[in-house]
Order: sequence, then C-alpha cells, then structure tokens
Amino acid sequence: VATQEPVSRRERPAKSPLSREAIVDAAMVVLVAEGMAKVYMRRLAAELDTGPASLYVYLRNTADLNGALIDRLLAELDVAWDGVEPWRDRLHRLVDDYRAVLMRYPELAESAVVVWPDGPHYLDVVELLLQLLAAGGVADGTAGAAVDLLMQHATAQAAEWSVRDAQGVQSIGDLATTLRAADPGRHPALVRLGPEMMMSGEPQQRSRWMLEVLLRGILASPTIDG
Amino acid sequence: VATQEPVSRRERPAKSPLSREAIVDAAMVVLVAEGMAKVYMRRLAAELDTGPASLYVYLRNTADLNGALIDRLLAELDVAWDGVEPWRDRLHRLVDDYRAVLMRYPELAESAVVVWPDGPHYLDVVELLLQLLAAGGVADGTAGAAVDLLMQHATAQAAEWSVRDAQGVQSIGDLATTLRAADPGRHPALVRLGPEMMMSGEPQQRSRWMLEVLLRGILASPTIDG
DNA sequence: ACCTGAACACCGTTCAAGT
DNA sequence: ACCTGAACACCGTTCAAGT
Repeated sequence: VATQEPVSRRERPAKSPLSREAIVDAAMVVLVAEGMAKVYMRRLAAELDTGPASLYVYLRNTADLNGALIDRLLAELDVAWDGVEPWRDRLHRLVDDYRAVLMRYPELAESAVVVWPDGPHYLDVVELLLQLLAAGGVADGTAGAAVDLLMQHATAQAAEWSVRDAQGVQSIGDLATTLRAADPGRHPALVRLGPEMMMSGEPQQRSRWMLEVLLRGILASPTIDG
Repeated sequence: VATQEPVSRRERPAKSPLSREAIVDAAMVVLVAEGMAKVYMRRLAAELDTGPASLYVYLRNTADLNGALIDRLLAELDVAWDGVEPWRDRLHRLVDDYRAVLMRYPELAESAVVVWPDGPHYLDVVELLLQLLAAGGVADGTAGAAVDLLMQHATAQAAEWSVRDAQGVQSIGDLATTLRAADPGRHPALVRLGPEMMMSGEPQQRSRWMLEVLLRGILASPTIDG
C-alpha cells in the first residue's frame, strides 16, 4: 500500500488499457467490496474510467460478465485429489466447497442455475466430479447426467440463499407462518408435519443428507439408457 | 366477445376497480400473450389504466407479483390422487406436470428457485407430495427435506430452460464446442466422455432418470437425524 | 382514507461519430 | 481499426399531494 506516488496520482490512477481481464478484475473488486447489486455495466465503466459502450468490446452482455465472474470465483476451489482420500468423502468436500463459494454471492449463483458456466475452473470441478464418480463405479453413460444433477443441486441450493436478508422477499419466518396457518381440511399432511418437521434439521445436516440421497440414488439407479 | 357496446367503448373498457386479483389477472394476460419479459409494474399499470404507484397498494414488490403469478399457474395442475394409481407413478406424473407448467415460463421458474412460493396451489403440490412419500414409506422426519429436494430439482430444471432461445446467453451448441475444445491434459475424463456422453439421452429420458435417482436415494437413505 | 402523478434514481445496449 | 459519448428505450419504487 505504501508507495512513493503523490496522493493525487494514487486517488485517480493512470488509466490502464482495457481488456476482458481488467473488466472482470474490476467487477471482482466491486463484488467483494459492495456485493453483486453494485456489479453492473455502467458502474464498471465508471470504475474503469470509460463509457459503458467500451465494455461491449470485450463482453457480449451481462450474462457473459456473470459467467466470467463465477469462473473467477471457482478459481479458489481445491480441485486436487490425492487418490488416498475415499472418493465419497472427496466428493462431499468438493460439493460443499463449491456451494460455500457460491453462497457468498447468491445472486451470482442464480445466474449459474440458468447457464452452464463453461469457464476452465468450472470444467475443473466437472472433471474431478467425473473422476470421483468413476471411482465409485458409475457407468460412463450415466456420469454426464449425474454431474448435471449434482451441480444443479449445489447451485440451486446456493441460489436459494439469496432469500436471506434480501429485502422484500418473504423470509423463512413467513414460511413457518404459512405452514402454521394451513387449512387442515385441504392440507392435512402439511398440518400434521408442521413447520418443525418441514424444516427439520440443521442446514448443514440437511445439506449432507441431500447430497447423500443424490449419491445413493446415482449408485443404485440403472444406466440412463437401460 | 360480441357485445352491444360501441367500438369506442370496447377499445378502452370502463376502468374496473383495482385489486390484487385484478392485477394478477392482467399480469397473466400479458404473460400468456407476450411472455414474461413484458410483465413488469409500469406495463401492468398502463394495462390497468393507472399509474405504477397504485400497484404498490396491493403488491409488496416484483417478487410478490411473481409469486402470485406462479401460484396462478399452478392452479391448473391436477393434484388429485385416487389412491389406486401407484404412488410412484403418481409422483412422477405430478413432478412432470409441475415442471411442464414452469417450463412454459422459465423466467418465472427462476424466481421460484429463490423463493419458497407459499400460495395455496403450491401448498397443494407439497401436500400431495407428502402423501405420496408417506405412501412410499418415507419417515416423517425425512419428508420435509425430501419435498425440498424434489421441488428444488424440478424448479431448477424448469429454470434452466430459459437458456433456450434467450438471446445472448450461450446455447447448448456452445457447450458441445467447449467440451470438444477441452484440454486432454487438464480435463482427461471430460475429453474421454466427450459431448455425446455428457449430454446423452433424450431430455425426457434424462429427466425421468434424474427423478428416479432422487426417489431411490430418498427411499434408501437413513432418517435425516439418524 | 384511499389512491396516484410525478419524480427520483437508476438500468442494458447500440450506433454514429470520433481518434 | 479501435474505441466511446451520447442517446435510446426502458426499469422499480417512493412520496407528497390530490380526491
């Protein structure tokens, strides 16, 4: 942080050349400092000391930017496997890590639900997933759909977290209220189980259970074409 | 359609009183006729011959509107069960129906990924799901998480469809290209399986397989607290 | 008390014009 | 050839003022 530059120069640094990398860098800084709500074209342009039109030389559109941002985020994941750690444990850890990263920015996770991110770090995750599933005995013809299912699940879980402290969207508390107010005539099973049952377990426990459900199902199900 | 009103009166019908129902009705008409992209506050206000501020008397915000719209859409689902049809078949049909409805408006499905819709028709779906799972022998303590998992899966699948013909977002074709261009050194499993394997099976077959994976996993997994 | 015009505070994207 | 100012075509939401 300490430099010999005069303050006036540090406050408005010399304009660096534009590039896809530079834009995503700037987006990343804004994301970390102010959250996803502040990451938008006009803001990034201002940050980079240019007009919004300039960004479109390097980005197709906002979805393109989001995709690049997701991949940048996934770069911090550990995608190594020593082959000693049991495949099932490693898979749990990978999915947990992936979900944890996206949960930091649930609005970003939302865009990952819709598109198949195709950045190199996303492919790293898919690659390791394929290796782990193969180690678990999952057939080649099934592995693709299994990866789809696992990633979709993890991504959707992360996206769901944007409800938290997102103002205006109904909160978890409202859900309990809804369940408690349910009509026993129309929704008997719902009323019988009640809010406690419907939302039972710690979130972590619940997540672990869900992933285990997916894994058992994948291992137990016949080949997709069978 | 045939009325005795003069044309000039039919073209700009008498202003009916505003209400939550009336707003959602108007939104539904626009949704069906022009798609989700045209369903926004200012447009609905214009449609109802008033200013946008008036809508906020009956709607908290856009998320609230989307939630109401989803529930309106789910109203057309068949949520009856004769008790004769095997629970597993009925469950497949319910989830397929739910997904099919949301797939007609994937942008709407996107908002359902983030919020827990709490409308009566959504609760109908959850209710039937609970009954079917109970019939399948799923323990009470597990049923809540199982419903979560099933609905999240179906919703996310529907949301994913917004990639289709959404301009600017990378298409399925690009994904195949990405896979084909993958580096065999960094992503050997990905390259070995190739685009054919990664995207094998007809979409319907794939969806059926995924749901079956979920079901088998749910039935085979121990209680969530166990 | 209920409703709303008008304003506030923004957006993404394009294209003609500049260097 | 590459870049961008300025404009186009919109948004959601609020609040003070009206009836």
